[in-house]
Amino acid sequence: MELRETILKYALINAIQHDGKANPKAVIGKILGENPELRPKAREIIPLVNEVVQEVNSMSKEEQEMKLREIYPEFFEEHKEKKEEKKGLPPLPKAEKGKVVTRFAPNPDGAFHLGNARAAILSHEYARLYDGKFILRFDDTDPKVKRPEPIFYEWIIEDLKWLGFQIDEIHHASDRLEIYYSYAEKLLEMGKAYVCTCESEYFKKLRDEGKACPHRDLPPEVQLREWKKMLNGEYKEGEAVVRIKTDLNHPNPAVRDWPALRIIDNPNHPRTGNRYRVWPLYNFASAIDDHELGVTHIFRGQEHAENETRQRYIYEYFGWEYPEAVHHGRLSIEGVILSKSKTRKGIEEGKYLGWDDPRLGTIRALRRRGIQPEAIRELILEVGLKKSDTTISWDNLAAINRRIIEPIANRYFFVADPIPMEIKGYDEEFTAEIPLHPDYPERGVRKLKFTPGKPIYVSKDDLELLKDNEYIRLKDLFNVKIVEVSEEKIIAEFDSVEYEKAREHRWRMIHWVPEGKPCEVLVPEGEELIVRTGLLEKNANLKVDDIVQFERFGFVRVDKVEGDKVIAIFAHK
RNA sequence: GCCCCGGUGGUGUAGCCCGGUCAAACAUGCGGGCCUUUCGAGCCCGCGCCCCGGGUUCAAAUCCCGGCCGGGGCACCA
Repeated sequence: MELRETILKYALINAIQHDGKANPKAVIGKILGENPELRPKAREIIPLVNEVVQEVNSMSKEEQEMKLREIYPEFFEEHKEKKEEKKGLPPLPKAEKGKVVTRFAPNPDGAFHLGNARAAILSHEYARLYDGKFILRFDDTDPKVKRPEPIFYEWIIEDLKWLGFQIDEIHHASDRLEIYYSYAEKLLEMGKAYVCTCESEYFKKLRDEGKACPHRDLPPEVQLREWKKMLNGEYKEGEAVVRIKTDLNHPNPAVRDWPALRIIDNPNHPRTGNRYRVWPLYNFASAIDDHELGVTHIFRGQEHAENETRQRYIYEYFGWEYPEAVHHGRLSIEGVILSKSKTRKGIEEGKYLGWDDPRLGTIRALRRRGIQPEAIRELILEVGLKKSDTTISWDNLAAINRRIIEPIANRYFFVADPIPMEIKGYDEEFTAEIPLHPDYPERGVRKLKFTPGKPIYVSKDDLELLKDNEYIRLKDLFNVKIVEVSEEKIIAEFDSVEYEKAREHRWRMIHWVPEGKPCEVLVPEGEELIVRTGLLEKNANLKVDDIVQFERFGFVRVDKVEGDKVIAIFAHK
């Protein structure tokens, strides 16, 4: 094809795609993009393109199309095949099938929440993707400031299993103190670590000036002797610490000679009691464990990025290879508190009902609301491993969850804040038969019976639809005309049975209940937990854990059944 | 203050490494329509984004520099 004709082809395509006007820049881009061999000649091509584009733009759309059909009819044929791809995680660097080992290392000092779920789900997902191994390791080495509690060990395992995890190994850092001790000793012997007995303020001052503390360069024999004194109790809490030698001039003072082990006098650790008084800090324990357990890939929050720099010193000293680390941004969900300390405080103050309070973002809270594990997993995978922080919206989670529960959730009428409605002019009994699920008639029907002379109940939420002389359809029953409205009572008059009539007139449709059983729905709204009380259709046979849709109200999960009374938690519209 | 990371529609993500097919995709949201005994689901149409300023280049969301904004670290916490 002649150069000029090639240009003409792209110009015509571009013009046709953009309402008859081609853009010379876009045309050049296309030409050079699809024909790399022309790139060196870019300078010569440009004036020619401008010329051709001008020519094309002066043609009518019909002329353009005709011309393109003449020189390049293929354009009108293809057109369908779109690109599919996406979905699913990107490949992991340095990952080999069957050899990937990942870990999730929480501190069991609080309940597992959506924010933690990012690292956990990514770790697990990649382990499965590469037929590798997923390790759960409890980083419970702080018996003091972030004290682990027995219940959280159980809950974390329970929550992970609920999310569908296959946990291949479980370890507890608190079982491994001897291991940390032995590596600490090795480093001391190697002259790569030292026992520092400086006042912490004094040490910081030296560190910020890039100066060594007096203990740094003492010989290994002295260091080991000091180390024994740490172990046997001659040093008390706060008096001595083991530091890893790094670079005193490291640009980031936070990296300089970081602390690896410290003393806790009366740890009273939930697992080991007072058996140990020297405890590793996070960076030390984590560095040793990741190597010892054969971890190949680490997923963790950005707040740990600097820790990689610190930990690499140990890997270098021992000649180990550092795992591939992926640092993702922080994950939050709009309007929901995830912080463990704030949650704990709220619980202590009695503001929250517990770690599974529906207002919270813990996995247990989400589960109570009827959020499905698969929805959480999908959401996390969609967010992926970006480094930027993400604030996901409830709408997003709700949309995914709705798609999952919509087919399983049977329908019922729940009338919040019921108002009696007297209906005149219909003197027979009328039983409405309503499918449990409109798309699955085979599931059967619910039967709601209207009895003349007895009121039915409608929701105060629908009050604005109920105006004098307006018509309304009681869903699956009949059409009525509103005669009188107050907050206490509504009087209506029977109009007609036919659904078609309501549809023709575009009358609004509301749900109702002839007689009901008590029902409460807990609706979390930000920091508030609103209790909606009302009536649920009498024969609704709901069990705890059922996820149903209260028509025109929203999806809920049944949390409790007390005799006749049903207590549900609102998930989303 | 010092040291790391980030910045694409209202929200989340793809594209950035390796400049052109990006006149920017997908989901959610919002607006409208169709369908439907739900304000639900489904289908269709529409709205809406490359943080700012320079530079390199024929060509920048993409590379470089500067700024602004946001997050994180600077614990004997994890």
